[in-house]
Amino acid sequence: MPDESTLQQALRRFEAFLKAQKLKKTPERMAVLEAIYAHNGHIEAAKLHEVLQERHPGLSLATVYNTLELLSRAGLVLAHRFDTGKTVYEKALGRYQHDHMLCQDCGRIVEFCDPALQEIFSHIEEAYDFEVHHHALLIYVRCRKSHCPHRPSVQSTQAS
Amino acid sequence: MPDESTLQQALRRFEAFLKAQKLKKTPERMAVLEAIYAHNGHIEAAKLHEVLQERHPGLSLATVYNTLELLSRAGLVLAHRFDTGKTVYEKALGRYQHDHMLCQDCGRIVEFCDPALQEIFSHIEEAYDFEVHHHALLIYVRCRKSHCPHRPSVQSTQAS
DNA sequence: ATTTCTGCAAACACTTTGCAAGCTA
DNA sequence: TAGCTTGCAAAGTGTTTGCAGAAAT
Repeated sequence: MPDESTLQQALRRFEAFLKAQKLKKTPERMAVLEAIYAHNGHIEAAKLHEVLQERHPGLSLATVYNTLELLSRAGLVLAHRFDTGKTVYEKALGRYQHDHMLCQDCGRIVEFCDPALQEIFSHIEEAYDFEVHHHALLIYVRCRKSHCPHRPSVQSTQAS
Repeated sequence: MPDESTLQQALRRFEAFLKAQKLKKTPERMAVLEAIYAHNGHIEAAKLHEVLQERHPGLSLATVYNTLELLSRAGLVLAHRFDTGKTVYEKALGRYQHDHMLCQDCGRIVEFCDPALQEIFSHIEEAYDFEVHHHALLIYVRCRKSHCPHRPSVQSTQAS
């Protein structure tokens, strides 16, 4: 599944969502969706806003937030609020289901996936008669043992 | 293990931590520690500050935050930042290891424990050669199937 | 034509910070 | 005594909100 079609799929879904909610399809909203889907990994609202200025100068930060909220409700974007106070977003389609490890030594965020989690969810659904909607698992780790791929020092707010 | 000794243990550990870090043992810091350990469940900084006014009038919010940071570093307090923007804290000692389910329908936060998580951590430590320090697992659920103990409607910021 | 959106800027809520006075070691 | 801490209040941060003009249906 190439990245191209993932965006198409997201666009279609978003349009359907807007129509179903009697909301309007605006260039700004579509631009935000495209911008997130063009970005791999996490991105925060301010950065997204900055990136959007290139092709859509004037698009406001308020609209970015507004749209992220809609996209989140539409299930097209995931929001994470690690420990920084900032919320980061990422596309929800075209990504394998994953969670995050936060390296306490170098600040690096590493994704991982463990199928055992699904079993935990199944277990919970039965034990509590709840319906598991989504989740967020953060594992705080230390890489000092050896080879954290992004050693201490630098670690800027990653360029593009 | 009665609750009483848990506080004692925490106090000892905190004193040791302060000494080790060449920090000072102050009445304010001890008061904050006691206040958290006297509270069961989550509590936010403002509420903790409010509670502390009873026995320690004048103790400032800044000191509460300052101390929570120290306690967190000392491993005596856990901080969670669910989705509300507010950070909530809870004592780390004298509690079984647990995670949280957040009911999307009624806002209730339910604790649970699943030993399978430990296996995931072991797996990760081996696979990545990381040292797992701590974690936070949030599962967003819906209770509409039936008996969420705290139905919709009310749901105030729980009294004491 | 109606209703929703947008951009702007002010408002917000929580947390952090700077500084002088006070307390710990 | 020397240096960390405290309380206060002001400053920050990221996010939300109110409103008038602009755009979508």
